[in-house]
Amino acid sequence: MTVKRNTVQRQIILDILKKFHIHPTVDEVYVEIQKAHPTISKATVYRNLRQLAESGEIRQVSMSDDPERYDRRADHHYHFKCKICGKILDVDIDHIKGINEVAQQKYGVKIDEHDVTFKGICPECIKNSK
Amino acid sequence: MTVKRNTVQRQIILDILKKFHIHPTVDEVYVEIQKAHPTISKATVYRNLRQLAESGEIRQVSMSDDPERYDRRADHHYHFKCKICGKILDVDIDHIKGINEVAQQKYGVKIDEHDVTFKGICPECIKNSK
DNA sequence: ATTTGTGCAAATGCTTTGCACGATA
DNA sequence: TATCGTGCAAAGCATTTGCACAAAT
Repeated sequence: MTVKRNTVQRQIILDILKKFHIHPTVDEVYVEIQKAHPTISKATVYRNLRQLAESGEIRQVSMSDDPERYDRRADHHYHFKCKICGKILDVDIDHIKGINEVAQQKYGVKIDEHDVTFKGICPECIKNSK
Repeated sequence: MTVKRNTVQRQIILDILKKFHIHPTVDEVYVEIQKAHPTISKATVYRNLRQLAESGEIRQVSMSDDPERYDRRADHHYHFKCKICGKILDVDIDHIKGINEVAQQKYGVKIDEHDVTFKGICPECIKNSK
């Protein structure tokens, strides 16, 4: 992947992802794309989503025991995962300051970033359980 | 899995895991077990590690794009993942206080816990790159 | 004209599962 | 003796890859 070419497929995939309000799996993006563009293959969806994430246009959000998911937002933010339905929500709260430096000093590692993942139950699942 | 039975295999698997200073994958545990107990199958290692994690005796630590790993520690703590070698280290710093409540209030979710994952370069990889 | 990206199908890697048998309570 | 756990091999999923062709520079 020396030079990036602008293919119609990449633009379509990016457009579809931008329409998602949730953080879809590759398959969810693929299914949505199929509706309007049935010739685009799943391998192409995989390849382009990964490449868009590598170039920083979007983000990959992977949670344990889950297929990879993508986030149309490019900025760094925290996430919440519902233990019941598996849904992932954005958590926009202030980033914790100074914590990278604390860990860096204590362990002699070089830290570039930290992620925070909250786990619990989402509003809908709370409602459904009542 | 109505009642848990104490099998020799489960005890052996737990003993081996306790000897690891890193956070091994299932396969790493399996390979180590093979040396002394070549009849224990990988499926049994999978089943028992999962069950031990469910019962709270150990912890599963999964990182994106990585096979599942297990942690002999049962207490909740943060982790660091090296971007180069993939190794996972424990990060024992004070847990961030109040952050669960902030997110809970803002999003109407019920939060049980949060995980923090640092990403960067470990001491050995820093050394090797020089 | 080159060279990269695509579509397809096959391959890969990790994890789970069905089943008959052995082990545990 | 009634179940549960094990070992084995096969199945299941998510993801990647090889290849010939199409598309982009």
